[in-house]
Amino acid sequence: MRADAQRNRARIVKAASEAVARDGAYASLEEIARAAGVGSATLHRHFPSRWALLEAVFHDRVEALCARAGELLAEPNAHRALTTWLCELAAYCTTTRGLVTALLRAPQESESCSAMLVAAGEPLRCRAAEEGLVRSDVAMVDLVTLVKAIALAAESSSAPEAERLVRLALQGINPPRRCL
Amino acid sequence: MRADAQRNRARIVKAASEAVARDGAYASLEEIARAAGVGSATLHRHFPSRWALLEAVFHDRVEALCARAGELLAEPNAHRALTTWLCELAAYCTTTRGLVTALLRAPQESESCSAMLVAAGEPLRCRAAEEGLVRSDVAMVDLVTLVKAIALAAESSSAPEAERLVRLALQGINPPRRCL
DNA sequence: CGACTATGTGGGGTGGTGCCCCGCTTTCCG
DNA sequence: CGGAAAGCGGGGCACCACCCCACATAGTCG
Repeated sequence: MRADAQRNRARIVKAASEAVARDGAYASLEEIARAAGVGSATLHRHFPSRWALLEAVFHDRVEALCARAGELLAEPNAHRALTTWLCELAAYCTTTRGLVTALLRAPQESESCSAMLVAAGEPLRCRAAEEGLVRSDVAMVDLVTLVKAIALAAESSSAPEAERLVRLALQGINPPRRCL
Repeated sequence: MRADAQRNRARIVKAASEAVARDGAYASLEEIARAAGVGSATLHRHFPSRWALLEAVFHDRVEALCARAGELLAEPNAHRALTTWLCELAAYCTTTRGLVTALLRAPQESESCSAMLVAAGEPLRCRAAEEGLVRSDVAMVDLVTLVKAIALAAESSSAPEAERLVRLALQGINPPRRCL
């Protein structure tokens, strides 16, 4: 890849990052190209679809979330580690404009971002399941889907509201049993 | 309201219903107006926003779902009645193109459709909570939001997948306790 | 029954979008 | 240092939502 192409790509991602943070996942691509100082054709050549661009924009942040999952493996309580990570994921999704939309739509084009999250969370789920703290028939992809869904629905609400709903979904609606 | 205005309104809703079923919630308004045999200005006068139109399109189906909630009050098992209704709601949302999108976006403009569902489900939740079958700190609006969220996330998947996720969220991820 | 008025209509215009073709510039490598 | 290939962006296309305004029609009152 030529040097100027790399430079342009970086400028596009930077401009897109700012535009998406301000206007959401459906920010104008033309405006992004203008802000980056490139022609719209260049943007379309680097990123064939809007989702390809969003994936590039959020790649670093998703990697950070994956790293966080690794950290949480040190947490002694496996159940708490899993729920904490899922709640943090939800909080991140609701506070970062456009992230959820990108995560939910991107899989159709390329699974990388969603797949990264599922792969990163799997050790947490696995450990909790082995210790009998989580039903073994629950797949990590289910949990990530659940969190993404809640984050999307709560995008207009507050972040705490999203966390509350995630905890509700993880605990279920049945009243807690006395005998533990 | 003049007779021809009523007739035009009905034709627009009918055309919109077919277009949305075919193309989803973001079907072209121009095309809908063309199919209805009216000018685009007429469509925009009757429905100031896309969501107003979608609400008119789905009004009858939402009413049918509300009526179904009334029927389920006759089910002896209160917990089962509630979960059944929520699953049916999810199934309906995933099979009816554009419904979820309309439900999730419309509240910002007018709460009628979402509010109707919450109001219709409340007796079911209330009865289950009184019998101690459902945590009392769970609000009906939470459950409807949860189902809408899952339906949206599973729109690209199958309807059974949506139902599975709804049941998962309602039961929680903890393994079932032996002592019941 | 006929005319008058308000209500409803739709063609056409505007500004904006995503996407693409094609002649031109820049970079890199031999 | 020269040429081929890779990259660039202006301009064009089709489409969109939305709005303005001259015109037609429905409902009402004399």
